[in-house]
Amino acid sequence: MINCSSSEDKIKDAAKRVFILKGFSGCTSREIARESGMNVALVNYYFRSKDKLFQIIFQAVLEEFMLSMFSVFSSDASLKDKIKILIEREYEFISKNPEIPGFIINELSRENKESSEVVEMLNKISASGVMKQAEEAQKKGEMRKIDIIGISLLVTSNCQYPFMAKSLLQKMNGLSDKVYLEYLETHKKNVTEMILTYLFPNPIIN
Amino acid sequence: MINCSSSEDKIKDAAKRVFILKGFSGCTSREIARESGMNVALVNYYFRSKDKLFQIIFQAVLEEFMLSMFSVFSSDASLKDKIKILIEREYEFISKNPEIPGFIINELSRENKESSEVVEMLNKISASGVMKQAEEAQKKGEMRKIDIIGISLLVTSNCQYPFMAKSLLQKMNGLSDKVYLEYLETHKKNVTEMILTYLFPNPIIN
DNA sequence: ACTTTATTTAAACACTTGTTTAAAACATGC
DNA sequence: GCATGTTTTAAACAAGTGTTTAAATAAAGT
Repeated sequence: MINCSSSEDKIKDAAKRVFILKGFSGCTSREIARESGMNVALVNYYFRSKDKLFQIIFQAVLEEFMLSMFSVFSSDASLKDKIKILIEREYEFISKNPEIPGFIINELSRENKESSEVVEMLNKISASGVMKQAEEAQKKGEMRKIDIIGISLLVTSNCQYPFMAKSLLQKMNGLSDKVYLEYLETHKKNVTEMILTYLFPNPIIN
Repeated sequence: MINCSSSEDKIKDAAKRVFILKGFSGCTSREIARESGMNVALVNYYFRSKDKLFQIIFQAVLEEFMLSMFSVFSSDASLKDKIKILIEREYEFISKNPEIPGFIINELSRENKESSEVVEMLNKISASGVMKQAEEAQKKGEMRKIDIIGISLLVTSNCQYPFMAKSLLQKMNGLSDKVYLEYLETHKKNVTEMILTYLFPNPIIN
């Protein structure tokens, strides 16, 4: 497998891998250089500092993460379908990138980092009209009274946590990687049914 | 406020605070020394190394965390009540120690750390008889078919994640600390109802 | 060809890291 | 008093940190 991308991209790719896996303070510039096949000076030649490089990676990962999560809101599906798809998307994305949620949450709380991506996301969500859609569904008595924050909190909690706590749960129950990930697939079915029947009870409870 | 505990305890207390807040690789021995009012050499005088000190802290925090979570299992309450109390306990503990779940999960996956506490916990849980209690409840058609791992995964996901993702959620929605924590209290009610009506549906679905 | 610019390298820089040393201060028992 | 063992300190150590330097190489422009 030949890597024929530019030196800058090689460093960026390696940095993404290493930062996500070990966090900013858990790795060194030299480790990133080694991982990318370059040397230390090149890292700073292209990115000026470990810190600047990290900011670039972090913003990119954050955007990828948020977009994957919430792009479903701007479709024209029904609210119930949107939530069903959202759970599906979440599980799919995190299955491929299991360390990203923890990475973002950790680094975001490391110091009070200003991140334009995060605030922009809220705007995109409210611009998608999903909040009005929720209000209408509630007025019609189709959905339980709960705001969009609560809904996404329910979804992300039940989708992200099982992957984040993999190490803990695995050790507690003595499960192999394979078995644990299989288990999470059946857990997904439980989560989906639980959330949907809670949000859209029949008959409505409110 | 006078701190009249021994030097060893002062260091241990400071180490606990600093490690939980910043993680093993996010802090230095000198920071722990400063935080405890001692100097660097004393840290190693009492604990031989940063690593040994960390192991001591980590095991203690882990035990505190697991015990608080699962001691409820060995009571003689009904299964439904146990789960209700478990959620209550979780929220209470994490409200007081919001960084502990993330700390444990992060450090446990930093490298494949062997931790006797974690495996011992499983034994305690199965010794409590809660698993048989669950089986019986399922046979009687009182509870949905789901194993104890799935149940605790549901509970911990919905209790721990909202605190772990505080930084992210706060920034996304522009909420102050006070408002966010208030929000989590109403979220707790949702979570409790959601989990209980899912696990104990009426009529039973299985 | 030559000049200029961009890329890459090895080496060094100043500083921080975990850890150790050796001496000082303190306590306790006689 | 002195001797003994414990606790505390400042200073040092080697190794590792992020970063810079200055020279070497490659690329591009004319």
